[in-house]
Amino acid sequence: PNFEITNCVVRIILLPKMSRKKQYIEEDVVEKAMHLFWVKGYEHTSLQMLEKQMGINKFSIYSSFGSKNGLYVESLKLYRHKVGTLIKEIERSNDAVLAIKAYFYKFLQLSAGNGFGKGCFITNTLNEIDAQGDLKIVEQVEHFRNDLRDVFFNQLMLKSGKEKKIAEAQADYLMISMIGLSSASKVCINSQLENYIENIFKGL
Amino acid sequence: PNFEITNCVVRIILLPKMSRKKQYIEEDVVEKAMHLFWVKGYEHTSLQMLEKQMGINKFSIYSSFGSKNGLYVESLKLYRHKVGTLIKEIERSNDAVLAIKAYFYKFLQLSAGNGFGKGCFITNTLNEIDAQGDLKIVEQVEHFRNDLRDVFFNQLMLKSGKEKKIAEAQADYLMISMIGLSSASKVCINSQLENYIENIFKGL
DNA sequence: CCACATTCTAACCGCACAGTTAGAATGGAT
DNA sequence: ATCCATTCTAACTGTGCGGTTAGAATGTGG
Repeated sequence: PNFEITNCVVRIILLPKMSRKKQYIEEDVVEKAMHLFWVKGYEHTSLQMLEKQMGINKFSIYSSFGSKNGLYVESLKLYRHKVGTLIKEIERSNDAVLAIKAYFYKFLQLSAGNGFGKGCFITNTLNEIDAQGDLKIVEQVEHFRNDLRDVFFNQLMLKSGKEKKIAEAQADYLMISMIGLSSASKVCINSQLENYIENIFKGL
Repeated sequence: PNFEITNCVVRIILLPKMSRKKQYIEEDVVEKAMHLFWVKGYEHTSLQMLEKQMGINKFSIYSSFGSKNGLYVESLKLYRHKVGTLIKEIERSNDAVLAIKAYFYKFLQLSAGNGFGKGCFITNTLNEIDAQGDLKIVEQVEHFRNDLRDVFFNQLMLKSGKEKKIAEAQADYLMISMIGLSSASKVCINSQLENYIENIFKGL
């Protein structure tokens, strides 16, 4: 005969039957992956490089992050988290323009590497992945850009008391300038970059 | 016995024994390749796509340009030549700042595509190829950047009569802003870009 | 000491890519 | 009409990639 099951609640309890210990900490290896992706970009970072840099092998990468894409998304999240700290500092200041300018300078330190800078990891992603790229990645990039512009906008409104229209335009302008600074930091020397920042803020 | 040949001049005259005609014009197919590289970048443009877009096959590409790299370099040269026309217009104007601003706006038209912009082909290259990339390619990018900054500098000196130090700093600033505009044009809407340009020139 | 869930190792797979090549097609020169 | 240098076609090669998997190593709970 036929069975009919209705309103059946199944409780599956995963018993932690611990066995072999994981020999790495996920946050730890993500950080290493992030630096590699940051410097070399997505395409130019092969799984071989990741294995070497992260100190674990393909299997572990895939069991922890599902795919190269998944690892990249985690790297982006970590980067956003790290930069979030810098952005928070803007909100603690009373002079919006000054605080944002300080943020631009702090970014230069973050980007600095051996020789030329690494740029902003998010902007690098923006430049490498086209708009119809992986959805999760595009999402992270959009989040970052919107967050940044919103912080600029709010601070320009609240702290500097600018008119809404003006604050919106300037926030947009500054957000795009940040993209410019990121790209430039990878090919320009420090004096050029500082000069660039100074000129950005001359009109505000 | 042994022969010894000294001071022997050999003249080899290549007789044009024409046979089958080439069924494409190289300048023509380079233009098509350029547009593909421009939109998709180097890595994301496969030889299959190039064959299709250019209307010729791998063999012809390789016999005309030697390699994918070679074709890319020719594409860069063609782009530089095309943009060179716009840059020349700056030199014909009497108001340096106004002319440069007009160049920024003209660039937006050049970049415009279906939906978001294609950016500047040179800047796209800059963002994709790292500094230790193919030498010929890096060379083309450097040439373009230097040419552009030099034109800005000369015009700011000659036409606007700015002091050398000032003109140098502003030329650098504008060149980097151009990089920013290029990156931004790929992800921002037109009103944002126009607002960006207006703000760039506010401080000058 | 044993059972066994979990992690790690290393070999493997299919695929797309840049680049190559043998041979057919072409068309000017004689 | 024939020759033959040149171009074109299409099938091929080798390589490195992302991703998979069988089986060995490991260590906790009993």
